[in-house]
Amino acid sequence: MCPPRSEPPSALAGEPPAVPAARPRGRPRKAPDARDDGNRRQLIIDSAARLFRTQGFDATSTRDIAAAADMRSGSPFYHFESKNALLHAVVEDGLQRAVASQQQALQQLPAAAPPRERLAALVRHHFEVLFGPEGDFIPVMLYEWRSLTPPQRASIDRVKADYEAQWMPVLQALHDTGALRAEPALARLFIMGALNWAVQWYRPDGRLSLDALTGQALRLFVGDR
Amino acid sequence: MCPPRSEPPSALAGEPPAVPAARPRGRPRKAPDARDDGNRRQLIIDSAARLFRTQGFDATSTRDIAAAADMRSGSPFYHFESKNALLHAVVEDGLQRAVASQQQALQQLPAAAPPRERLAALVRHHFEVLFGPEGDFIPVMLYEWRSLTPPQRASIDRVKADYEAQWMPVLQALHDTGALRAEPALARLFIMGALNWAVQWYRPDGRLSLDALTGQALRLFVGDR
DNA sequence: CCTACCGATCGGTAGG
DNA sequence: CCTACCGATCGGTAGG
Repeated sequence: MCPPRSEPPSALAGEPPAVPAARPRGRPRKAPDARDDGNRRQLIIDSAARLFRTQGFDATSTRDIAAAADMRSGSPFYHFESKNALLHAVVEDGLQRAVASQQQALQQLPAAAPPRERLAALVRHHFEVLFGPEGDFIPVMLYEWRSLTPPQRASIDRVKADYEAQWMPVLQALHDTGALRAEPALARLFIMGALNWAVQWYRPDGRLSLDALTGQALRLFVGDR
Repeated sequence: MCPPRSEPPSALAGEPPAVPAARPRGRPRKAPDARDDGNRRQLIIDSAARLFRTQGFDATSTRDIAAAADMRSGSPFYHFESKNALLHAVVEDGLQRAVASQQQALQQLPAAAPPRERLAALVRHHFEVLFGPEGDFIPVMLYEWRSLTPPQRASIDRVKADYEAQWMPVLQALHDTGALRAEPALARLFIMGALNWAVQWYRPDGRLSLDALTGQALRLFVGDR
């Protein structure tokens, strides 16, 4: 069942499929020849992300996804060449949004913000992505990595590297001051592991707020000041 | 696609199936009526653990498991009533062994061993389980939790609680001395998350030894002394 | 994007 | 524990 296939490198990027002129059939749309294909595609991605997260990739049928997107069973294949390509789109799409919002979170800090405050912003942002409404892609990435082909993994790794690279100068600075007591590269792996693990136990509607969670994580890793 | 089914609580424990007198057929065994059923059962569990880890539960067919255990397709069902019951056995079996070996690791410490040394032993032991030859069950537990029924989860949670409970007095002591700077219960979740995450990136045959890995983790969480 | 369909594979079982 | 098999479901496609 779905052994990872090798694909030519050219199949890497999630290029939008060439879109033939859509002739509306069945129930008419508001605008008869509106190009809402982008919306339909995004709807499939969002539906799939939710289902992949809650049920797993293998346990989600393309029929489930079609139904969640209010389509018939064969229709997702009009937008994606395979179930696997859809998984890739879910992860890469979400990751690209996260890179952008993380950059924004850092830029909103004062230019003179100390490294500890920068790390707080990164941790807080990471939790927001994990537990926000568009955060399904992270558990999907973590849990369904196996189901991605090697070229798909490479493509995602490139975006992930951008995300992680923004952590390194902050961790390096904290290591220089002595607040961070492990080697920065290793510390990043441990810290992001600890944060990602929170999807297993943290419930956003519980007693512990995201702010309190961020504060505890920060104290554990780099102390109070 | 294996939707979680609810089961009567009596189906909880992985009781060994009632074993009818096995009449050997085909190639004769060394001892014609040897009761090696326990070995066969364990062989299935070990084969399944490896396959579940490398391919995932849904992506592993019962035929794959049978082949890995050198049996025909229907034979695993002689030992386990369902593929799901086998998953449960894989996880509970591994976890019970881990609880026992962890207790042993603690007992081998000098009675006067300071809490930092106790934590080092726990972390080191945890890594050994994660990366040892019988450690497949932990990734399986983490990644395939979804595929367990609620009663199966409850059964495993009881064993997992034993494992985790052994960490708490050590973390509490380190918190009392100020070495651990987050609340112990939360610190345990963060720390075990960081350690478990290592299955994603650590390679036992790489440059970093398990000892060095343990040392870096300890420094990150509780400092040098 | 829908309809209708195909070949493959799967978990599980009866009967020995 | 093997043989032979069943019903269900799946990813994907042709043709419109």
